[in-house]
Amino acid sequence: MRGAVSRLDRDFYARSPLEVAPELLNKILVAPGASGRIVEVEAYTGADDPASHTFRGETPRNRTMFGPAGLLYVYFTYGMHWCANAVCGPPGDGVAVLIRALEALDGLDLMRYRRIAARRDRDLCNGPAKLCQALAISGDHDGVDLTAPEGGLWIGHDGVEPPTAPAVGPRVGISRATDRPYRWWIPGNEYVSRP
DNA sequence: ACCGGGATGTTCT
DNA sequence: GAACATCCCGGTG
Repeated sequence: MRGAVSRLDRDFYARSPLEVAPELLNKILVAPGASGRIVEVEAYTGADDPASHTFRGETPRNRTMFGPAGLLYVYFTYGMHWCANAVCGPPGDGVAVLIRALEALDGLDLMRYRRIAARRDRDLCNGPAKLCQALAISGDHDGVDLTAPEGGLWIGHDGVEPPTAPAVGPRVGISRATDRPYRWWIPGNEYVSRP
């Protein structure tokens, strides 16, 4: 058992994603029946970021990213995968942090059932689409308020601080702005999507 | 371990 | 038509 986990408030998210992203490391993503510790994230900075979904302005798909900080932006990609982001900054900026990997904490049996392709437990949540499958996050959750007191999907902290010296590097799986060091992960962690 | 290709459908040019 | 913030499987070494 662990100590109490308290929910992050809107002020936490309402900053630049470049600040929020490394601070999300070691926080806990909680869903009904399953949770995991965040070990890898990426920032997407909006109008100045050609890799950001919001680079060319608002569309029906990216509408949530222009909403208040603390919303969950969930998008569908490659015809079969969902990925989840925490919206950051002031409304209208269109900035967010992609959650790329978790260390599974609770609900391991449920995650194994949902992630039948995972041969080892370390494969349950070591990718942005894998963790959504493990936690049953889909388009139904786009726009969910992570800070809502009664919400079933939220991010909390249990007293474990973010690493003082997180690993930093270029983002994964993009073809533009590939040089920006907007990916952060926990050094040496075995649950990251790529070492 | 590493690499290559297929899956699968929405979004935007 | 092409691209896509991905994943899985089967090949080879």
